[in-house]
Amino acid sequence: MTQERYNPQVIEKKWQARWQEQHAFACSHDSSKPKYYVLEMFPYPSGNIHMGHVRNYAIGDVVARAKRMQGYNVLHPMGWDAFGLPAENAAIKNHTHPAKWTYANINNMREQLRRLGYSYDWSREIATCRPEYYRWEQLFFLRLLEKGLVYRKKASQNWCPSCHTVLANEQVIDGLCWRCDSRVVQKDLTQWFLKITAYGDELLQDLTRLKGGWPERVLAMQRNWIGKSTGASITFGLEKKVQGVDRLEVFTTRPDTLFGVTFVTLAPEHPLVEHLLDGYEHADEVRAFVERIRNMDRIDRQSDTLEKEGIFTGAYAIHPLTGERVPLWLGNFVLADYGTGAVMGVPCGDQRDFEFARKYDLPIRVVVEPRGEHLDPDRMTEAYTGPGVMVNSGAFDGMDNETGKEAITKALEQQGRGKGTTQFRLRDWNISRQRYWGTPIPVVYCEHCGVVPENENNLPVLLPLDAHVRDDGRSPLPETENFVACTCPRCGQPARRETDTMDTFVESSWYFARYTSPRDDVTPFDTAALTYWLPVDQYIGGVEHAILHLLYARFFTKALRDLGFYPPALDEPFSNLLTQGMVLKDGGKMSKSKGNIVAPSEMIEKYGADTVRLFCLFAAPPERDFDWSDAGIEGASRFIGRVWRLFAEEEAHLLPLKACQSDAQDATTPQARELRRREHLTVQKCSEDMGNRFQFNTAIAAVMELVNAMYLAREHLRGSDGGRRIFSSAMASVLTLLSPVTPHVCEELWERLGHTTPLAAELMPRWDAAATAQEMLEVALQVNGKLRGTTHVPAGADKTAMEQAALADSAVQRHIANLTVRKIVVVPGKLVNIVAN
RNA sequence: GCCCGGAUGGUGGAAUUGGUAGACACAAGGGACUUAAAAUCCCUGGCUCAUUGAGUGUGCGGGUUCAACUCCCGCUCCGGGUACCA
Repeated sequence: MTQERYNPQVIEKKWQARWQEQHAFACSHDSSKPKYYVLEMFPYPSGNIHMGHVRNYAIGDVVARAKRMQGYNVLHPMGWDAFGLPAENAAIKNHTHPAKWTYANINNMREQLRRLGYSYDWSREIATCRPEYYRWEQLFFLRLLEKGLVYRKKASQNWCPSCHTVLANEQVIDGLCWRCDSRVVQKDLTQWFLKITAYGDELLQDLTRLKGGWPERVLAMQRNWIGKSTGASITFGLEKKVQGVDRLEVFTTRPDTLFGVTFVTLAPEHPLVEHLLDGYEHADEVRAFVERIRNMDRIDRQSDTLEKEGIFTGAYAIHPLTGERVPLWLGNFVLADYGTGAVMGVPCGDQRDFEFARKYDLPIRVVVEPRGEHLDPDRMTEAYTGPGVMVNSGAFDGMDNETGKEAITKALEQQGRGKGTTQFRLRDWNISRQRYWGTPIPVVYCEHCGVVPENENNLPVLLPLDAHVRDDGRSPLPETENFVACTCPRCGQPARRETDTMDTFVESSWYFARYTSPRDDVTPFDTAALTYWLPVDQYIGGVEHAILHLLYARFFTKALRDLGFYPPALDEPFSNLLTQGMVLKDGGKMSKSKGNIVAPSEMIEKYGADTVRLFCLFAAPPERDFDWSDAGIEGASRFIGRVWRLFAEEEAHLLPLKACQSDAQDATTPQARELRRREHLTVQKCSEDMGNRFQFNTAIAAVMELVNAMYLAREHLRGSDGGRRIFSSAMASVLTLLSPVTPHVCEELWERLGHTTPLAAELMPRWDAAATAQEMLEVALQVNGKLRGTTHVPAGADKTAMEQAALADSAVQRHIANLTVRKIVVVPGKLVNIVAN
């Protein structure tokens, strides 16, 4: 028995070359088959694929291959999220150009992905930094602008001093830049915004439609982030009219407590503040207060340890229902950019207001009491925020406070002093970036015409590749004269181009749609292709994008739908989302500083791509983190070797069967029947686990069991034609079931088995329920719920037969010897529980 | 604080609808092969006591049930999200 050792390097290169030559995984529109679009979040071309990518893409590849084998027409594309700041930083460091660096990285990483054997349709590859791609983004920008979904505004912005650019709210994590962890500061700038808030309600609403398809925690995170509150905006009058203004709006979620208002608090930044101070004797003190709070760091100001501080403005508001005078205060805890920047102070029903009132000796008036209790304002130690009955509220006394919310809102509406309204925590998306390596924003500034959108016919506005990267890290665009100098599309006079580029999250908000017609140079999307392929059936990526990318992409989808680029029925881009866990080392993140990075290339060199893929999928279920272990990958390697040896050692007896091709007549011995049963059971389990449940670890475990059984049965089965058929069929099943996970070695052995068509083109075998049936079933025997033994009964045994088998068992008899049997519970084919006392 | 997860052997993890807890793998121990080792193949294994066997066991405390890792109530710890958002 001569046999060559398993040599993954040779086998894998052979099959990768073949797949590449034959464009093996290219797909096209085919309405005769059900479509399946599986997509993994595309990588930033940082230079090298890391283990997180390997795992993410291994999961996606098994899904893609398994779905193909289930008869679907599968779209499985790959591309590059190629704009972004690291290219600029690398360019400075290595004295190169961001474009050169990026394209070199793409070439390198493409080879690394090929070396892993992923079944991508490479003919659809895209890179977002190519004008053929970003030209459409510029078109979207212009159309969004036309529709009023893009606007320009000056406001205080998150500024990362290290990246020299602004950041959107979603990109500031705990006060730090999401990319470089620098402390973010505030800066007043005029920026371009996408009106994501216009879709706040829909983004929230449609989360319910994603239930089941998306992980609950991602839905919860988005719900939190959108942060919708329902309440009322209420108009207080001003005692003294200032600058022609005689009213003040507040937002509250508790209109039922309106009668408990004993003061009103404004944000120090509130536009009315300066006017209110006019003529007030202590105005300078108040101004000093405002100045002090304004100068505070935003992070410090929002920390929960910040002490509540306020100051009286000397002015009064008029209560909308009682007409009472209510003092106007400023408070350091009132946010200028949420709601109206002003809140009504209700000490009895809001903990902050309670503390504020106690600190500054403001009156407390109880307006909601728990049913059956009486609250004494002087003795309260905290606000009462629970449900209850309304008191001290005029005509509303005695009302349930929930009913009161609506009743008071209605009363305010009738008097024109308020209305029911909602507020969102979500803010508009600042997409301006003071960076070079990004999509140019297609507008110009003209001395005569102002801000003018570029003419659509002039697109793309090309990012100049001859710009010189600056050593100080700032964008070179403003000083790249051949870019900045332009003519006004409206009046034809000389004008200046916008030098900010777009947030790179804009590119990733629509790339999945571009894959459906990636080379179309007439329209961004071919309608037929788009309608056929979208939405993405299965999206796979890291949970770190739960809010960022996934929220932006959902919003962009709705916006492009409303612009007519997407079909009207396409509301959500990703029907199902799988968030894979991280690959850890020694219980923590892999990082350069810890020096614990496991390089995929080294692992592939040592064990081969199949082993690396197998280990990534076997070590843990996909959504869980897993710790990379050297012993673990050894085990994966050993298993492939075990399959290889089993094949090689039995090769002389193997017949070129396909999976599940032996028939019942071949099974002339109990061992043969048992192996055939195992084979069919394994097919059943894998179809479920791999194709539907995405539990690859258990699917692989099932194949391991089959292989173990084959080792034990092989000698016996060698002896007969039937036995050889049973064994060969089982071998074919092993290769077929494993092929989505370890495609190279499976194709190789498949070919050696005598097949001339690739395994990847096979359909998953169907298991035969008859083959999985057993003649004798093992039955658990319990006495009072405790396992006392097992016995065997014929498959069709009825309850009486099972009862009798149980009572006949010696262990059972021993345990019921001195007891009276009260009841016997029988689960057919499973268990008998004898209740006795 | 609020919202989502999670907790099972020495380790990673199984248990799909309430029905034999610990599949599969790693690490460990034993055996076979070998001059020897590696590799490979086979076997053992939750814990405690014991001879067959018994007790006990899925973070903790209760409950429902003939039967609970699974369902219900009350906690603890860990992870993630979010937070003076009115």
